[in-house]
Amino acid sequence: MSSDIKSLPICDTHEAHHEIIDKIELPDDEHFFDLAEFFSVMGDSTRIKILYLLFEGEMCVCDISEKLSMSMSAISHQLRVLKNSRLVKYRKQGKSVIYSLHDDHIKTIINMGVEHIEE
Amino acid sequence: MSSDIKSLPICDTHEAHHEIIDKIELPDDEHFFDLAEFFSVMGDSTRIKILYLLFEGEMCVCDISEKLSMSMSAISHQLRVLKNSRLVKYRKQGKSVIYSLHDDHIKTIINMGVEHIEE
DNA sequence: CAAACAGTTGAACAATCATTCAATCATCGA
DNA sequence: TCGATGATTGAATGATTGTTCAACTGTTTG
Repeated sequence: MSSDIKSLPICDTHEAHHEIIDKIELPDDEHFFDLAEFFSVMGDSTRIKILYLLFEGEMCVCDISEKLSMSMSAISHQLRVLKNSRLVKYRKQGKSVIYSLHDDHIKTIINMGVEHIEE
Repeated sequence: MSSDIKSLPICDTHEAHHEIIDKIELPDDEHFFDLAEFFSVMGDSTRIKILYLLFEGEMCVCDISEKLSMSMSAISHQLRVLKNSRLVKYRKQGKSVIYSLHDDHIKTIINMGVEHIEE
């Protein structure tokens, strides 16, 4: 009887290591998915630039667009991503939509990234 | 004479806002690129899982592969990304390559991400 | 030396994503 | 109400990316 179930390459040896990894309990996949999604949102130059700008205070789409030399459409698309991840919030004022940082500890997270790349 | 130079939509008004955004000085593009790249590396479920495993201690590729039920090739590819961003380091021991966290403050950064998604 | 094993690498493919473009919505002033 | 302006949206496109597959390297053991 041939073993046609060839799923994954499994180490034959490593009995000692098994004693270690079998004890480890990982969170469920949803946890990792959410976490990866959060970091992905910050994994884009344009979005990081927008957050940097909002460090200085609230700003409308038009201002961000002009400061970054990018189309309002592109900025709006990215602001939606940032909004969905609760990194920015907004308020409406006449024709303008004014965005600001949702939370102040976002600056802290980014600064930790800066520390890492500069070390 | 028609203006065929249509580069970007610029706000005609917003004179007041100009006084604000013109004062802001952003770092150069390379800074944002590096920063976004760093967060991108952590923006993947598999890579986050690997880092979680390495929280518990050093581990060889085979162990990670088995614990995450993924091929050694896939893990190896991701370890290379993590290695290039100095998130993990490795040492060779016989046939095995044993990986560990490059730095301990990586755990801190991930925990800040956890805080954000759980709030 | 040869076979087995741990790991790496490059090409290929599917999936995801950022920007552009055009159309649309909402608000204000004339 | 009509035109202008700030902003959003959806489709399309080009680029990037994660995994698979196959071939390969290096090390150990028989």
